Amino acid sequence: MARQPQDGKFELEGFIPFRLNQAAERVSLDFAKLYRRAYGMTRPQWRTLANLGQYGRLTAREICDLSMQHKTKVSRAVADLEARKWLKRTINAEDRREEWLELTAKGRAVFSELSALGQAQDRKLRAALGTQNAKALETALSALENLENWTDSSANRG
Amino acid sequence: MARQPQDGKFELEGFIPFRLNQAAERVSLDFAKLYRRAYGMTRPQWRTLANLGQYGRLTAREICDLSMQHKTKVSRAVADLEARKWLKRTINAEDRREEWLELTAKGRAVFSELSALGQAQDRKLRAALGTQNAKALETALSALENLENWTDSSANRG
DNA sequence: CAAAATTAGTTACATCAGTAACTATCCAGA
DNA sequence: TCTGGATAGTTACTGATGTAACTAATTTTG
Repeated sequence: MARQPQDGKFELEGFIPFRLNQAAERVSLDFAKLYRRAYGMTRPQWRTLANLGQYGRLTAREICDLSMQHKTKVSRAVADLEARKWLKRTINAEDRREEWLELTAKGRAVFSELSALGQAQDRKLRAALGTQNAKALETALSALENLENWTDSSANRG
Repeated sequence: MARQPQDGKFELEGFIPFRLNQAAERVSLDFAKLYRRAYGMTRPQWRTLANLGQYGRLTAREICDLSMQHKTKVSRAVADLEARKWLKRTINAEDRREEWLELTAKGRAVFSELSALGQAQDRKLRAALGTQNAKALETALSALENLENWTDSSANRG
């Protein structure tokens, strides 16, 4: 490393979008290894499990909205989790297009274990950052979350 | 949305790793659409192009290190960019395992256009965040970039 | 200087992803 | 009530990805 850019016109390292991605990748890779190694889960599977664990009964569409995942990802994740018997589906009698998704006892147990590990990671990260920086980051993330239409792009809800 | 968690034990939205990822995904999706629509480029292709545009002549391994991408990604990206005649390879006579990669005039032109768009996006994001939040975010990102061994995971350099 | 280990880069294979097309259900309006 | 359009969810197809195995060149070591 320690390379110098050719000229001052463009510096990848100065771009917030670039740096944000590098940081996120670095941080999330770590937890991904955890649930992959421990349970052979993919990211969509973890995120689906996490949302159900956190919010209780949801439809697939609600999980899409909450987790900003494409509906095919959620569809496949749900099928996988069902095959593991970590969730059960119930067709909604009042609208038979949709089905309620709920974790089983086994699913809740897995969620419980993984979320404890997630909390540990979060604490470790905060400790490594220090209180000041953690607070600054949270402030910035809040600002990012509240951005609306800062460009003309759209959401991911299929 | 506007859903309430089931209990106070676990709140995905409070986790820095989770929020960091959401924010990064949201921000990068936007620029990804740009180079995808304009040139049909993938993310590894853009990042390879950007590094060559920024640093000049590099080997594939150096691009891996700089961009934290897996070597197969870089290998394929280089092959694609070469097929478009956006870069040329030259075997290093002093170590014939490696090859120097350099953008062609056409490649530099594409880089120039895309980096201008990237800069515009960066400015738009900063404007949307406001000076205060942008500064806070940069501080936090610096802190994240300087974290070493905050867990036992390793890098991505194949 | 020859054998073993290392390194740069590519590729086969299996998995994962998104687009678009599909089924089934519901709803709105004539 | 029937027809057109919208919505929930699944799947076929195609492209992208990582692991591991591979080739080829270099360095290390005895």
